[in-house]
Amino acid sequence: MPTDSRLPRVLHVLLHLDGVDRPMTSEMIGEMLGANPSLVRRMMGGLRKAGFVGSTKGHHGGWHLARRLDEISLADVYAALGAPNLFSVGMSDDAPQCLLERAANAATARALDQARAHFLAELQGVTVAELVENARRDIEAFQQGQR
Amino acid sequence: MPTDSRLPRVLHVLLHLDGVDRPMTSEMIGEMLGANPSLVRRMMGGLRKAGFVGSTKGHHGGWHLARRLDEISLADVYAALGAPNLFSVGMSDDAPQCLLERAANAATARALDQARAHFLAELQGVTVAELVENARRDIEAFQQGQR
DNA sequence: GAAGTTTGTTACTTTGTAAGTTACGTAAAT
DNA sequence: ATTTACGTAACTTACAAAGTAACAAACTTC
Repeated sequence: MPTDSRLPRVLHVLLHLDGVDRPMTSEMIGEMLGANPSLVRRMMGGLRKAGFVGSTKGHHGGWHLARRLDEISLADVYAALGAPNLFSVGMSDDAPQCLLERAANAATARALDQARAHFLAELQGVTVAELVENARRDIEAFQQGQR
Repeated sequence: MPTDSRLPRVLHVLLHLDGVDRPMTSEMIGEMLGANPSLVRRMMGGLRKAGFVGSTKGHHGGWHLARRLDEISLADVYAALGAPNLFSVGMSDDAPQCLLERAANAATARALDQARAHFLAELQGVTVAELVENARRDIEAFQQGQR
């Protein structure tokens, strides 16, 4: 499977939408991401349903922010995408007869649960607005280095 | 991609190898797992290289434990499999030009790193022998319920 | 209201990786 | 010598997201 890159991609889009005062079309966004406009519409659909962005049709239509970025955590964005499956590892059978297999599965599941919990906790603790701040700091650091 | 189920599967195999005094053939193991003997040989190859199991050819050959299960952590097993990729999500581009994209990627990577670290920590803290004990407790609990 | 733009959605094809399969060489036991 | 069983390479299948194509619906502009 091509790895699921929707989370970083829609974050990228949100950061750009924040810096612009006119809607961005799916085609503009697609060019930015190196992706198809249709794919952009699919990815952004969840964010629209969650109320994070809006979309308007027709001339000068496109995508725009519908909520302040400091009110959106990364976990909210992940959830808006439908909380896609995180792992490429897992068990084939959830409730096997064999008790040894169950023990093996349970141990694996515990580790994955730990992983998921800390993934979500990390996402929960960061707002999209903070990513903008981080990027701004990076820009300043870069300019500092130029002098 | 079919999800990668090697970790729980080889754990399952180790637990069975512990309870038997003769080698198990790849065919027997394959039947147990619902998998092909050839696939079993591939999965177990890493554990052999790591010294956790041995394999002998010919009559009455097969797979046997080569180390005590209380000396093998689940993290060791995961490493022996080649530490396969944990996640189905990730970034498409590691070092993009756009600083906003970098910020989005970095945030995603931080969350994945957190997840991986806690996954490994959980695996590190458990030995395969402890899984046997867990299973034994389950069996006793079951028998308790039967009375 | 006609023309043009842009989304919303559906259907289809492509892609990447582990699973699964096949085949055959090698080594050990009888 | 024959049989058993691993070791390995080559190939096919399965699956989910990416990617693509197409078109109806809705909005804007003139």
